[in-house]
Amino acid sequence: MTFTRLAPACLPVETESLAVALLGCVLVRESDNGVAAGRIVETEAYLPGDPACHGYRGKSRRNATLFGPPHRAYVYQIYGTSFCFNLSSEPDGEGAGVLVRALEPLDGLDLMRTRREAATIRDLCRGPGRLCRALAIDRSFDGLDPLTDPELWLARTAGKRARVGRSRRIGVTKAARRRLRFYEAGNPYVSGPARLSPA
DNA sequence: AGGATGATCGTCT
DNA sequence: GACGATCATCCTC
Repeated sequence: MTFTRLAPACLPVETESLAVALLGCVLVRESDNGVAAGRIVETEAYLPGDPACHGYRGKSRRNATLFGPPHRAYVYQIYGTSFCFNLSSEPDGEGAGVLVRALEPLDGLDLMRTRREAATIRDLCRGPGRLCRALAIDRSFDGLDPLTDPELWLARTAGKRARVGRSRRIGVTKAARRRLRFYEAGNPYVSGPARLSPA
């Protein structure tokens, strides 16, 4: 299976637009063990001035990537056990980003399955921590540029354009009512509610 | 130096 | 649906 890199400067900088634009794009992971790739089917926006955003309380060691240029990988560890993969958004100086919550596995399913132990196909990349494990993404990937990086990069949309559903974000305690989660409606690889709900 | 917190996951009922 | 594991990070003393 071959994938074509996203063209430079084709992604929006504004956070919510980026969260929608990423749906359908392919995340490709190349390593010595082989290739693993999946179609992005679920994202969440974390906006400037948003209490749920890691950038809300200013720049720190962990979140510095959010405050750099847009479209860099922001990877952090949560609950001691899982990593979450994000793309920074907004111009240099603003601390915002988009969380990738689920992939539809496309390539390297055996490799993903090895990394994920007992997971079923459906659960390989269904959830932000699971997809990081399936693609072997950890904190050492923080700050890389997925438009040029050889190990972790973004490819053009696979298949038809997504019908986009929208809902509240999952798992957040602050600003819980804001509807900033976006997903491909009806796709069984989405990690939460996947019905088409009014935007 | 110590305590609270958390954008999760797997397991259990 | 509920619960506990587990630890980097940040905040306060």
